[in-house]
Amino acid sequence: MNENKKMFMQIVKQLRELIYEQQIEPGDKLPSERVLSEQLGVGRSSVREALRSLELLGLIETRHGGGTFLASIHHHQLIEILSSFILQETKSIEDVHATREMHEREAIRIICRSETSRSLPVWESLFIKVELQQELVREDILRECIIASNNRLSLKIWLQLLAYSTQTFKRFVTEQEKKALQMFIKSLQMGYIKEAIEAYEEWIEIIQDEL
Amino acid sequence: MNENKKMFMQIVKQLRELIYEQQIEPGDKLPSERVLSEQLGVGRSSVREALRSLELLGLIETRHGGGTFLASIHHHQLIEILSSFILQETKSIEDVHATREMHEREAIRIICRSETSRSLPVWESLFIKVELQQELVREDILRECIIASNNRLSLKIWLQLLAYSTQTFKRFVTEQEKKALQMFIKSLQMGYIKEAIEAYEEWIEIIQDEL
DNA sequence: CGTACAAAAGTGGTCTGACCACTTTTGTGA
DNA sequence: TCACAAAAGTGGTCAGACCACTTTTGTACG
Repeated sequence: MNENKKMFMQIVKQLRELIYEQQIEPGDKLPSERVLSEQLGVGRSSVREALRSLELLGLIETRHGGGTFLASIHHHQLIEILSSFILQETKSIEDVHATREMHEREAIRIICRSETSRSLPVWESLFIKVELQQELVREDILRECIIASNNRLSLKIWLQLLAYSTQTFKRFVTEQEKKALQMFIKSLQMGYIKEAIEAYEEWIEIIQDEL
Repeated sequence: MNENKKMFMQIVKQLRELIYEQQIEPGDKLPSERVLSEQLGVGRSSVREALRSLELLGLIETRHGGGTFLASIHHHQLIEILSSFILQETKSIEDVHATREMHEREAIRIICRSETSRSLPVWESLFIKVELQQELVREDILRECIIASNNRLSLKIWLQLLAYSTQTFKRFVTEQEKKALQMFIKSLQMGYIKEAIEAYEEWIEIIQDEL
């Protein structure tokens, strides 16, 4: 219909306006594809191309036979798509490890700086688990760190990187690891950044050696 | 023909694999829609839905009558879409900034620790540019840092995050900024991690204030 | 009157074929 | 050899047809 721009981009724009005008809230249902196609004066396939784009972005959600809905949790789905494309290219395992540890260290720093994050009850329970030398996975502890750092984007990226890392498996905590881990958690709770980072690095080195 | 997942998602995945297998580089041409549709055993409209999605993401570029091409990393249209769609999800934007700066700081640390990275000629030339107070973009300097840190995955992620951040624009270096920047580069070259990080943080704070 | 269940309507999912507009390649004639 | 028109290739859009699934509706039975 209109010139200058791509049709499906125009439709995306019009959908946005429609959502605004009709005050469609997250979780609400959008008009059906056929209705939209008639309403906007374009073919159904064009409407679908726009809708599929928004779906890939995670902005809408479709249910076969049910309808199309404005998604409740926006935006972060995108990172997964992008990062899977990125990882496809770079594939360097070293890079994945380095980047992952970067996110872990940063999370540690942020926790140390935040009174509320430091005093989360999860640290106590982790400490006790280590004390009892229960079965533990490195990822369980680090996931808690990333979550506590309160950066959902970083968490998403980290989870992606995790998927590319070597297989995880539960193991019992050794004496040596226990020492490093407790040092790590204690430093975390006290907010000693330097010590926490050092203990973290010592810990993952121990784990590395065991593999 | 398909599994429990969405068809167009499957096609996106298959396209990714195809790009990897055939070693299609950014700028290269993809097979035509009709060829893809036959090759993947699906209808052309399904292929188009997947392609349109990737186009909205900025991962591919289409020229009417010309063909479909793997895009070099640009992504400008994505920012508009997201920023207009995602209503004040401030926390997300904060996350993007925080994550981006995390990658920047980590790059600085890595450079400081590496004799070869520290002594790269690029630092000298950057220093001189600052000295002459030439037009500079924050991103130009930081990009060099990430590149020098020699983690291609981190670079890719950083570039993506960059696309989300506020618009970049060239500006002349102010007196105050010049001081912080030179301190930053000098520390980098000397390998003083603490000082480099501090100068970096001071620098971006100055820039932030100016906006 | 109410409930259960089957029919109908609504909706997304996919494919085919057609036509248009534009670009690239090919072929032909000067 | 070159210029230019024809042909082929390619993306852009639409209409219609099924299919699979969900929601609504209507009806018959208890």
